[in-house]
Amino acid sequence: MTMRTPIQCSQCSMQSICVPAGLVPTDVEILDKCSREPHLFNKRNVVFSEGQKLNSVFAIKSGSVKCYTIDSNGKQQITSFHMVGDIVGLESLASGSAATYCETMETSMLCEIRLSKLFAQELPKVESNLLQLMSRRLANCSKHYLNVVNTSAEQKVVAFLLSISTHMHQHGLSRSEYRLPMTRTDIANYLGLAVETVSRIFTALKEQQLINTEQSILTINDFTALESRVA
Amino acid sequence: MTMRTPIQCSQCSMQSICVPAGLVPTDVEILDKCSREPHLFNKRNVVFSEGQKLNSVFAIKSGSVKCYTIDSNGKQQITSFHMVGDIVGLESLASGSAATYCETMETSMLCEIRLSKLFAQELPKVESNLLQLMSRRLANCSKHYLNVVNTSAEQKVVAFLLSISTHMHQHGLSRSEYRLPMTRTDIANYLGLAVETVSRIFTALKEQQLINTEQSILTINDFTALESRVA
DNA sequence: CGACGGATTGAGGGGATTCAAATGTAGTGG
DNA sequence: CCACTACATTTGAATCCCCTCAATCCGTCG
Repeated sequence: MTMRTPIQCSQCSMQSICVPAGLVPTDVEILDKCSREPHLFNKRNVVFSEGQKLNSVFAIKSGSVKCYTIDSNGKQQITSFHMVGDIVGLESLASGSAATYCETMETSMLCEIRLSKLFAQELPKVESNLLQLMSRRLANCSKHYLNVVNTSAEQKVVAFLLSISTHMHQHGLSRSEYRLPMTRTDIANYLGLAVETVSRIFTALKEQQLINTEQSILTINDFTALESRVA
Repeated sequence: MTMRTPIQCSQCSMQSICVPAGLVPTDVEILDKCSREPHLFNKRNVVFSEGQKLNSVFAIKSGSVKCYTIDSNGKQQITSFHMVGDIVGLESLASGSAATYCETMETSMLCEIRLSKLFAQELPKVESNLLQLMSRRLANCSKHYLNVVNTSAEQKVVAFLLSISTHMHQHGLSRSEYRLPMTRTDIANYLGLAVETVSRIFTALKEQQLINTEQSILTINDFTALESRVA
């Protein structure tokens, strides 16, 4: 974990979608005092562990993380992936302790926002921003649930690839070509499939010219065809 | 939909777990002005429809509801069940429009809390209560996700029954004997299984003396045995 | 009583998993 | 820099769990 020159909220590229959204400049200054400068995490670094005291959320400025729990048999179950522009840790706010592990999947820059300090400032706009973020996450959560329940393995994988594409597009990146930071094993775990099944589906989609993969770079060739598969 | 004598938040049995939790009496009075008196809904009544303008949440004082979406093929997919003590509609807060349909599964009494009016009052405690509620729901959401992904059909059903048991217990009701307000078809839909599979699992569990069903009344005979199945 | 929807049970087929092995890729240390 | 190792990915074959289809049973309500 390396230190970097502090970047303040007031100069941050995520300002419009993060906690400070809609705040007046003077309030952003207060927020600055409550957030730590962004930290650079190496690949496979643990950001926080399940059960640990946690009164912060983390904004992903670059890179990506996976959140997972470990069940009584020691098996890891991934509950969510988060990429650039996401806020991590919202589900831990109620209990004050982390509901999952959070681990970087690549070199990533995260910005910690200490909520306990923030709430003490009584900025109503901040709380309503958090409500917005959380409500949106709830909606996403059930959307993902719909993908996983009651659909074939192919539909799950296609819906997964399209949802990342949408996320990338919403953050100004290419929706037809992006890097998949997670392994096939992680994807399989997340979707409740066997690795082999995921791999077979990738090759099948490639044979049909719908997608292409080169290393971890994924290219989507035919959106309409893919979208028709998840309908 | 029938009217009843108004019950104010200040006299409500759900006070401690609902939006007014922790408010001072004078604030509860303000809240009272923002909520409508509880309404009695008949079985299979639609509380709200997907896409409709919605700036309220609903507290379930009695009865139960199911939330579902309808996909492009017209197929209903249940996203959540809610029973006594739950707050419904949190995921719609961000967009201002309902993310799902909400329908009663039995005669139910719901209390509408109009958030738009509430937020105008600037009661910081109310917003932080909502944050708590929503964060807890997020945690529940991923817990349910864990049940559905990567487990056998039996594990899904057992985990489902146990989660309802826990909910009942948390609300002062018996954890070993309760009424299942939803049909087997609904359970199957929710868990992503075929009705027949759910039915077969119920009979198998009965044959092993782990549970009993009489009409819609479910009795749990052996918690430890059931819990060992989901581990 | 008859009709209807919900629940149960049986038989058969198919999609996904498991097991097994080969290939490809990345990371390490000599 | 390359051999070596560990891990990720891919592919094949066999099995199994769950789904689909179909028929029957049960409880409720008109």
